Amino acid sequence: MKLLDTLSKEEQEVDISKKVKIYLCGVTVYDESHIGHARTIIVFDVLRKYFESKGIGIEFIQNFTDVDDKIINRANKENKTAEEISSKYIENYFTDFDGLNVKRATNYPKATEHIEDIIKFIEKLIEKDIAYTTKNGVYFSVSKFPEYGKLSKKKIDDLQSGSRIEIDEEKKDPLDFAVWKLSDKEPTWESPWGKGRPGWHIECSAMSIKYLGENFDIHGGGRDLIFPHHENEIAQSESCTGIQFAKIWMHVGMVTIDGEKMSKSIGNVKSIKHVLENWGPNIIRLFCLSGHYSKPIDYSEELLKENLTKWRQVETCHYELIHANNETGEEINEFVTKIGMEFDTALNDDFNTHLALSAFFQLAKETNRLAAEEKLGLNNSKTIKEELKRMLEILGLKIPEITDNQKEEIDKLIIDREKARNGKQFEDADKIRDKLNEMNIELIDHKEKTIWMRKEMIRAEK
RNA sequence: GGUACUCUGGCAGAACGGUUAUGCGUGAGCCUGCAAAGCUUAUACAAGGGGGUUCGACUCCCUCGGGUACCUCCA
Repeated sequence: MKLLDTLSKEEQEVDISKKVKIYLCGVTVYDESHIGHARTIIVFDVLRKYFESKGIGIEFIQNFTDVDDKIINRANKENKTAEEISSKYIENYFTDFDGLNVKRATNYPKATEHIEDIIKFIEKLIEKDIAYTTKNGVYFSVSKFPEYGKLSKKKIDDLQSGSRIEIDEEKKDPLDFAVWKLSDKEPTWESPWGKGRPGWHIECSAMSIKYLGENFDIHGGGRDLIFPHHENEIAQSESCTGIQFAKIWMHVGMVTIDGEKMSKSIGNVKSIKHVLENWGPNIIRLFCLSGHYSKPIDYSEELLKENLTKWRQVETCHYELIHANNETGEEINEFVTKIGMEFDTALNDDFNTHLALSAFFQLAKETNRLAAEEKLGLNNSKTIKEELKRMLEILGLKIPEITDNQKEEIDKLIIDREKARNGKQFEDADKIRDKLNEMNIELIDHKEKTIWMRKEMIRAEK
């Protein structure tokens, strides 16, 4: 698989000869997660599921930033401790992302649980004379890392002249950033430089290296993290270890609303909770994967609705396959193989989920075509089912299960309806159909038989 | 101001130096007791403007312009 690397601006082959090691910058836990977080994390969820479907081992680390001014501010405002705030929103995070059918990462390291590692890291930087102490804390000296700016393609001079960073007389250079902030306000930890807390960027350097080694495969996050966060991570890590940090930098585009980035100040943030309640996980995942990961995607009800239409086709396909019982069907192996290859080829080429989805929908469409023409049989439906299942798993989509009891009840009602229809008691037949509809069961009348499908309940549809 | 990304049909959105996918939408039809779902089929003078390279450009180069993001925290 090739991925476009933000740093080299070239496509780089992912080394799959051994475990693929991925570090994703997660969220700062001071508030509810929103659809923008969802997109980034869903992209990486599909990436890891794709690797795993190929039998490739992965090590997937996603951090929680649980020390940060925003957390502290919120804690003060609500008269709580920072820890109470962060643990509340970590819990909230898992509710949201379990709901989105995101597989749990190998590990979710927290900054507060890695203070030791962070301190050791800073000590190394000081030893190497790359960081220095002031009365406010420990700072990374940007001038000691000549390649500073290589990820975000910024020139140090430009940054200095256009700097909007508040002036701190203690710093040697306005661009220098804190790796340790001295402070008395809780939460604080003891350090060789005094009581305080780590800066933001240092945790990701320390934790990614701890769990994945000094040189690992993929480092990801939202595009907005390129500068300064990832730039600073590179500076810290590479000046500390002396070797290349991440092999590939993969950045996911923003979710916008009416063309604008979501932000608290504009007040256009869509929380996952809210979107999930209205649209469910499948539609959101389809939406998040509908464009190339590196590009922005605009959130709108219309697009969600479009994905709902597509999802209904997949549901239909799924139930047609379940109910397929013709003796023989049309030969389909070649088509399924071709579609499967298109799906994989798309993902292998810079993770083009949009093209992969096209293949996926084509498979559903072809299945529905066969069903419409009564050409879906036991043999070909099995082939399609296997491929569909593979794709559904990679994409993290799930058709809701139905219990055997419910199935029995449905079958019984369908038989009753058939009797009524045969006797031309259409009013009775329609009553039964309405009753099934209320159970979210939709009937599909074929020439020879009537089958049922269970539609996922989508609130926004009503 | 600097840097990055971006500008494709009503909408969404790919690939590719030489036939401009695909999906949604829309029209018509099939199926149906009627529906629904699904299918079939039709539908788009589509590439921000202007130059250039080329036998040929949406795809490469130049230039002008629009948009967004980042330059402070941000997925």
